[in-house]
Amino acid sequence: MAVRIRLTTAKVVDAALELLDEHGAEGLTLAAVAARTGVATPSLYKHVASLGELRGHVGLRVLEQMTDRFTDAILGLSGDEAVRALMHAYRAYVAQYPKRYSVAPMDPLHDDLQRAAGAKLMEVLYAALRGYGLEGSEAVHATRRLRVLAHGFASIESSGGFGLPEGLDETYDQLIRMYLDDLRGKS
Amino acid sequence: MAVRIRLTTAKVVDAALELLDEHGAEGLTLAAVAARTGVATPSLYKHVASLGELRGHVGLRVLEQMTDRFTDAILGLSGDEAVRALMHAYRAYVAQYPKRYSVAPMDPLHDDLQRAAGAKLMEVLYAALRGYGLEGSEAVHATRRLRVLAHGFASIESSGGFGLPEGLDETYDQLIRMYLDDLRGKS
DNA sequence: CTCGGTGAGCTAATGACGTTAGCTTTTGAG
DNA sequence: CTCAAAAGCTAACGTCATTAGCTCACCGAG
Repeated sequence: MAVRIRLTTAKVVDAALELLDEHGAEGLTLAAVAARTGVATPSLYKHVASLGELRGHVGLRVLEQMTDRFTDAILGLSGDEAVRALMHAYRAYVAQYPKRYSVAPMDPLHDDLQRAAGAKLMEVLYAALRGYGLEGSEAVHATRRLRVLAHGFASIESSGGFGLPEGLDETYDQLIRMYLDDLRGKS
Repeated sequence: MAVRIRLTTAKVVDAALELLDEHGAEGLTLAAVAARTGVATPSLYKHVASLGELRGHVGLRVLEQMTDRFTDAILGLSGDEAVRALMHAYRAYVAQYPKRYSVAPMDPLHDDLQRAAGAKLMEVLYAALRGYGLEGSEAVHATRRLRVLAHGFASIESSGGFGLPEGLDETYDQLIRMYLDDLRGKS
């Protein structure tokens, strides 16, 4: 009665993501992951160093998934179209996977495991702005502003912070317009 | 050896806030609060129904503290000056109490305990925009946009999400300028 | 001043969880 | 075919939150 399950770190993370989606961050427990993967709790330590490390792997997966989505979204687009597509993809991701996003590391560059994925995600945001010919710190500021808008709106929306959902599409459109107008105005 | 401490719910919440500031949200445990207040863990249940309820009280305190700060900040100001003061007060609060802000409820209107405080905080944001003569849904959208900017920036900054802290003041100024320009443009 | 009841504290116990130690058994490389 | 490493297991511990039930300090009524 051993070595029949053929567990891997990837499968453990898969189960963790399911649990996260279904029961939220507090439902992501080693006991629950063990139950789902059909294994005793301590056996998980053969594939993952600790609950904290598992959380790190989960965060990494989320970053990668976001990168994939956003890359697809802006493919073949540039300028305002690219920005709009990116912003909508961002909001859509958070709406589809609110629990995952709430667990996505905000500072991936400070974690060895997540640094590369974080840098790649930043690259995608940066790429969406390529058409504007921004240079040096201008590009840095523009990327930061973009992140502020997308993250700010999506995180408030996904935690129900806007009260009634009425007119949220319009609010988001206004934010995007504001951003684009500003970008045009200072080029 | 009883009734010597004269604990109250307020004192329990005080201790919880200290613990939160010092050790983060995960350090906010009933055992730690009990130790700090000089009481056995189960005794806390005389003042608080559960850990969850204690968290609710803590969140409420944070909302109230934010409301006080922001009210002071915009007192006697109007128009662009009021908006600038509010935005800077928001960022300053999060910078001073990052752990508290991370525990502030994003959806206070959905909690009986926090609804009134949440509404009051919204009123302050709304009041900062009074000078612009916005009506109906225009005011709603403008308030939402303001929140998106302040929360988006402050939450990313406080979790170290911007990488190097270089030029963050400039980024924030740009966001404020962008917001004000937009407000002017559509009035 | 006393006496009784309420309420604020206590100890003991339970169950969930993360984690460690030490074992057994399967598996696959040579 | 052998055997060591990999992957599973059980047992045990410490930390939590929470519940049950006890005790004693305090306050108000007489």
